[in-house]
Amino acid sequence: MGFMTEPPTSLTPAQLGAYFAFTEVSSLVRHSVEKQLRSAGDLSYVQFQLLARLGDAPDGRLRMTDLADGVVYSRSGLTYQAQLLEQRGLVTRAPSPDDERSTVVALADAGRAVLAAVFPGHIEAVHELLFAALSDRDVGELARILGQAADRLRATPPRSAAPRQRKTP
Amino acid sequence: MGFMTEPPTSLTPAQLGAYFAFTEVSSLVRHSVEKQLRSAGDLSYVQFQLLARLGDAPDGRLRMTDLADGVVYSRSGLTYQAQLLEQRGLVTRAPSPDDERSTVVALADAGRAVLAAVFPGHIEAVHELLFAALSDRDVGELARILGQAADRLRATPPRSAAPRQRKTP
DNA sequence: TAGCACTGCTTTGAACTCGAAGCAACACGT
DNA sequence: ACGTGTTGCTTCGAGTTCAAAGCAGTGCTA
Repeated sequence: MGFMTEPPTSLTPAQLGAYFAFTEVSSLVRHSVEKQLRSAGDLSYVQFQLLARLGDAPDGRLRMTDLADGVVYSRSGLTYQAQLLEQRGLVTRAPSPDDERSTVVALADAGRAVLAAVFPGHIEAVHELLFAALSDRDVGELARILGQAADRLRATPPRSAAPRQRKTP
Repeated sequence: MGFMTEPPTSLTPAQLGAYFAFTEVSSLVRHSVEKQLRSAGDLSYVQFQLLARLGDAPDGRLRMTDLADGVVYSRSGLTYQAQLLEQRGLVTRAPSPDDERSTVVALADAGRAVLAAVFPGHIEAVHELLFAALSDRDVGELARILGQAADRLRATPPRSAAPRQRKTP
């Protein structure tokens, strides 16, 4: 490790290759998974992630904010999706008894059913798209390496960017 | 390797870990990069990718369809973005002399300038977000592994999914 | 060379996302 | 108690994406 750790203005060939492959895989997997979920249970990927989080949570209930983390980057987006899921009866919303401000989202039976119906196909699709080409050892390496990257990303607070510019009409 | 290669209905812990880390990293990187591009040159990630593709192309010109591959999954999305880029003068559109149907998009000088202005920051952001936590060896492994996955994804023709359901009003 | 399928792009309508602004409930300071 | 600031969510407006339908131009076949 050198002393000077200024970020370089170019990437090594290996880094470029990794970056391109990463964006390509990420885009293709996302797109394919989205189609699978849509046809299997009429869910968007975001909706599936929300249901899956609720399914993982103890009691199948979470506050809105906790539910949103990493899935949607705006509160309003979550509100919108929660409304959709509630209208379909997959989820219920109720004000928290502890804190009247916060809304607790709970996985309804119908939601659990949809999740159960969609899950195997989702797993199969991910396996097919991402892991079928990889050896067990490579999967382990991938998990380790991406885990490191994820740790750093979580640790790095997202520096606030300039607000999105409005188009001048 | 066994004979029976039916897709499993569950993932190994390593696969699960890799999948979670992958989606997390992919989502966070995308989001951060998007902000960086927006503030550096008022470009969306898609727009940046389109300009970058044109920059890579010989003569800086590509047919619409060739430009879209992997960036946008609908023709109409590309039409929309091409219009925006053309309005900003970053790109020109003209019917192809060979084939009157197809439109050739060419990188304008202003587009090249914006690309040059944005690129270093983009590289720096990607380095910071994705590679700062990884050793050179890990980057090489990542490139190799994701390259394998990408190859398979490219080889697998996207099986047509059921059309997106309309909501019943 | 006429018919007919196909290709390449655009138009259109609906769905989804975000940021800013707004509103109620909470958590303090005095 | 009573402002004042903060938190949690929703509403609102604008922008982006997709799929389906539409429209020329092209190529194939008889």
